[in-house]
Amino acid sequence: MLLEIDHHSGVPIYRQIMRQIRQQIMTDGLRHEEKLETVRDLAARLKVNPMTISKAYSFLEAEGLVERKRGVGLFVAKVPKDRLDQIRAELLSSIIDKAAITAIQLGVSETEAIESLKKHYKEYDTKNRRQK
Amino acid sequence: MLLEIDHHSGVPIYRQIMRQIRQQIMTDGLRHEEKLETVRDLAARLKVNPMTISKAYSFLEAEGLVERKRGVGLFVAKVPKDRLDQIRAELLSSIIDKAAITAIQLGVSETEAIESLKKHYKEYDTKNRRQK
Amino acid sequence: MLLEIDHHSGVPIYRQIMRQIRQQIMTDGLRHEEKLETVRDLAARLKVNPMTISKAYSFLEAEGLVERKRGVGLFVAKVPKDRLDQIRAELLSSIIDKAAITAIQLGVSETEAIESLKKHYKEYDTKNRRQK
Amino acid sequence: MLLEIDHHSGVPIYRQIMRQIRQQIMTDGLRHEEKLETVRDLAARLKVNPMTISKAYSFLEAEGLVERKRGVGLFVAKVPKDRLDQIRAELLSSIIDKAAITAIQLGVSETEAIESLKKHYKEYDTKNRRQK
DNA sequence: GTGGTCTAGACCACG
DNA sequence: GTGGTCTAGACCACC
Repeated sequence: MLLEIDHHSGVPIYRQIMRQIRQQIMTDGLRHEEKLETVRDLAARLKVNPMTISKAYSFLEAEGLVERKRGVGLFVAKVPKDRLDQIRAELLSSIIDKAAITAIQLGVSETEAIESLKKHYKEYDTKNRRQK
Repeated sequence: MLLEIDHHSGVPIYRQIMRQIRQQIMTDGLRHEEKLETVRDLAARLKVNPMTISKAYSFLEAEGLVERKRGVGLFVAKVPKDRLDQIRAELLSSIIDKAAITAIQLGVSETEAIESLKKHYKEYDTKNRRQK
Repeated sequence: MLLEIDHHSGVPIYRQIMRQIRQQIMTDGLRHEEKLETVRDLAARLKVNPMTISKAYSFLEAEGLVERKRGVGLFVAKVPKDRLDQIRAELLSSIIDKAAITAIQLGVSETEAIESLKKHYKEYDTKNRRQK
Repeated sequence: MLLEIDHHSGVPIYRQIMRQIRQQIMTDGLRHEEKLETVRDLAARLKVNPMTISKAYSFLEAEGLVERKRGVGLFVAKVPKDRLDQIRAELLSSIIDKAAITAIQLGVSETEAIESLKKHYKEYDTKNRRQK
């Protein structure tokens, strides 16, 4: 599982981990029933305090995206497609909301904002194709 | 000067203040050389401790956006328009970039993302008109 | 880390701390990535309030000389050597410039000024050796 | 009398005024028994609070450089040459002291410091001759 | 009147 | 354990 930590971003590490795991579940990078790395292993790999991993896992469990099997480990939960769609919509809305508020407060017009968004989509597209 | 504090957002009050003042300077809501509200007045109005306001002002001063005149008060600094435009562009690009990456990773199409952005713009518009 | 506070100098304590840490970074007394004393430890040692230390650290962080690692502590930031040299040269030039202007305005000859400078160097040298 | 105020230097305005008047007395820009501008006039000219001028004058009086003649105004005092030399030496020593301390703490060698001082002397010399 | 500094003490988030 | 935030209240320098 690919996970990257940015120590200088100001975003709590456990939230960075949560976000990345969540997205990998959304996009089927992590499949239903798949076993997650143990807290210890992941902590060692990311050079991070084990409690931090544990915290991220606990929250994901509370969200219902992950299930503990006692003595065995943590697994990606079976999540109904409805629920996935709902989460996806919430995530999208919240991030777009933030962007819109900032843009509006900066005095950026709707048209400009959309242009900027399209531009970033294209950039990502290009990068992605190159990688493939 | 319009300033709103959200005590439950988790974002430190002094940072909320910094962000809002910065943005008002960006959008010419606050003009060069204009006097800022006094620490005590603003503190009383927002019902927070004067030191919290002072902290926000101090950091803005360190950023070069605000200048002291001793015994008189604080004033918006002269910042070249080029520099302002540069900062504005950076802020917009960074926030749209984040939104775009998240959207793409969630498997959201460009069209959907734009629709969502438009929706948020409309919502803000509606809210704004009601206030007026 | 050697730090000395003069409570009677009129210079704010947090600025005295900032200046001394800045200079130790300049002169490699503090190396890149080195951990700084914790806020509480330094506060206890210097017998000042922890917030005073925290304030100094915060401003140094805003200057980019110091970085936080959450829950771990504060570290000297990676600053390119070029940049350090540049800052050092600016500091030296500005202080010598002030001294030269004052001396000239007082009608002090170049020779006299140099003599005075040498004297102060010697005094400092002597004091320093005694301490060792 | 030429006086320049820098509102952004951090140095208290009344001290800026004191320093400049003191130096003009030292260098005979202001002669013994010469009448100083009234508090009001100077305040109006420098666009500064009259109390600030008054404060500067009071301190200069306390230093013995200036004398009040009741109902008439302020005058440059007759200062014995010894006293002038003493003040001049003190001023020189204090400013060179500051420069030396900073230089030493930056790890600048005595030779380098002297070179820098010479350079600044030459620069000033050149500028000065051009003006004449 | 202005802002700045410092303290003591409480509370919180993060690891 | 780490640092960060906020408060209440005192004191100071400057204009």
